[in-house]
Amino acid sequence: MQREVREQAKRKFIEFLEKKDLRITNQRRVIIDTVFDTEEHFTADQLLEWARKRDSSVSRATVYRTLPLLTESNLVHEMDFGKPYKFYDPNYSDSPNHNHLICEDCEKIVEFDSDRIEQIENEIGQKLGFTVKSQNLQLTAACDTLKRSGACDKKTCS
Amino acid sequence: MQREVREQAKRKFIEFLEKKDLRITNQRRVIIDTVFDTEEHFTADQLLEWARKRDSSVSRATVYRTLPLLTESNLVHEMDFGKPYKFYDPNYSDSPNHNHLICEDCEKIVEFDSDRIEQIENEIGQKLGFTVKSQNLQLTAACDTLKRSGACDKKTCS
DNA sequence: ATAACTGCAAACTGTTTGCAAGCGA
DNA sequence: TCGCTTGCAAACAGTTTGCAGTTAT
Repeated sequence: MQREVREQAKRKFIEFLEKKDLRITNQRRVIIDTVFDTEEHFTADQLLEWARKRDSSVSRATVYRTLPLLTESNLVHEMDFGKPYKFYDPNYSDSPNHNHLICEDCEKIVEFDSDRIEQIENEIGQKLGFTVKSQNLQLTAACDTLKRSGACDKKTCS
Repeated sequence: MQREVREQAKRKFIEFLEKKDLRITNQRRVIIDTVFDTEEHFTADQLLEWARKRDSSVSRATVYRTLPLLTESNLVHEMDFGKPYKFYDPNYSDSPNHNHLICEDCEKIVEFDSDRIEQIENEIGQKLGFTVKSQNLQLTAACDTLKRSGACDKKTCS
């Protein structure tokens, strides 16, 4: 069940904090719940907005201080699509073998399986004498709406 | 010859400017020469520094105003590796079918051929109903020096 | 108790922009 | 001449950080 995977992610992150002797504060709990109760990809700003709906005391600083912990724990994946802000993926622990495609207009993000690509990436790294640490395939594309109507924006294009 | 390809890129960019009724100013000429006389990947800041060695009157603003023209002309490729600044690739028109691998430590960038990956990318786009516009494969990796000695930095690790 | 954590506001970094002066076509 | 370009400095956006007070353990 999807639901259980999410609850498990929350538990894993709390373990991660405990292992580092970090405290489970109210604000952190709210942020954790917000992150793992969604399957959408989000930005720092969106996360702040969502978290504040649950607890208005959550501050921007705490969000920014918690995000590195989330990525360090490997439960959330940080992604850079060339936009001035980063995107975060809470589905990462579910299925680490996926990559993303973003619509150049509405910023809709679609996940796709990428076993084959990953395999090639590792081959390439070996050939060049590098050890690949992380990969991020950024595909910028036109989504259906954009192709049909010439435009699509964040509000109307789901 | 590599040399000729570079001179041709300069000419092409000047044509591009002329076609848009933009002027060939001294500062632009210096920037163009700087960009296409190197094969290295660079940041806006590096480009400013190099250009100023040739002509100290080149300003940061002009560099930032010229870079979008260079990418729009498709003679230079913009890349984002999750660092807070962007990298630019002056080798793009030479061989558009390559991607990049960056060392997580010294930021050394290595190019590699990626025909196979590109093919897969297009397949994926088609399956998902997207038209792929641009792709950027970010591979972060450990270079040889980093693996051997545990560290490498921008100055010492060529 | 005490060390980690918080919100706030100021600082920072890379990039963009308004403006008055400069210069290419 | 005309209007595109320039350098400067101020503005911007996203993110980070110092600090004094707060809170989990």
